[in-house]
Amino acid sequence: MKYSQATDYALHAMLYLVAAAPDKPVGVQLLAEKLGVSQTYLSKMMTKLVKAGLIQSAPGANGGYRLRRKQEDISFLDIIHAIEGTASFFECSLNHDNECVIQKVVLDAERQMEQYLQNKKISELAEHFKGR
Amino acid sequence: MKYSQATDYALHAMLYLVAAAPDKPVGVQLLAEKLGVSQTYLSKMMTKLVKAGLIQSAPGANGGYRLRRKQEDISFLDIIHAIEGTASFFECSLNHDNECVIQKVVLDAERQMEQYLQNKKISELAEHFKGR
DNA sequence: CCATTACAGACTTTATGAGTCCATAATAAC
DNA sequence: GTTATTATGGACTCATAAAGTCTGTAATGG
Ligand code: SF4
Ligand code: SF4
Repeated sequence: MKYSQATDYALHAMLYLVAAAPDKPVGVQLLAEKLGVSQTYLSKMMTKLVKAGLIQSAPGANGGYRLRRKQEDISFLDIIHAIEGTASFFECSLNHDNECVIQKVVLDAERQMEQYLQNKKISELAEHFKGR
Repeated sequence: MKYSQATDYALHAMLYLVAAAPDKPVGVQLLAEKLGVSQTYLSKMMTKLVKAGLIQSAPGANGGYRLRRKQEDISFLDIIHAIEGTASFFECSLNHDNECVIQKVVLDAERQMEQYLQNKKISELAEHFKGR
């Protein structure tokens, strides 16, 4: 039970975009170098973030990525869902059609966590990457 | 990001033990049949539960498993930890020795979830398996 | 002694994450 | 228009862990 490394990269990339100048798009080349990961691999995650509507992409010279929404409107949960998908942590193997109480407990627990992550906006950590 | 199927089996097995008569141990053979999984595989999870101190095992004729603690002292988190281990969901790939704020956010979120699971005792679901 | 049960380790199979490679498309600069 | 620069897409390989099997050993009650 672990978040994929892709999520790690995506979170860091997003925080880097927050710290970057809002008008100048930043390309995957620079990001990959900062995070220590290959361009082509990171590119896949960036594309997922684009499809999730969190960032905006522009091809061509001086292209790259920039935030689409305001910092305070992007939560950790948004990013995690964009990469990991929105499937739940648990599904009963033997599906009795009754109310699955075990599943319900785990899902409620998950909801606790997601609520926390949804309230945590990346704007709170805007300063983090300023010096790195 | 999903709990392993082993956790699913363990949770169901524990709930079955709660519903069973407290004096008669129940063997892995019966449990495996109820859950629709092979005996040898389920056996591994049961052993983990024993090592975690949640249940007690007895070999030989009329042997099997029974709860070690009281129902209200066994939480969902106990069972999950016994199977999945206690490692956290997230670890930063680039380990700056500073305070890892990203990691801190995810870990705090995880703590929200674990708190919920710790307060959820299996005694609350004691009736669930009575008729199955 | 014997049947019955749990325990342990080696092993195979399967699924998924992690990562590479290369071809294509779109855009800006010249 | 041509070219350099960027993102996007799919097919592919590789590594790792989950899922499950097989077989043997140990302990206990009858
Ligand atoms: S949670 Fe209960 S109802 Fe759902 S599959 Fe498990 S035993 Fe059946
Ligand atoms: S969370 Fe911050 S300090 Fe920790 S590894 Fe990521 S960038 Fe570095």
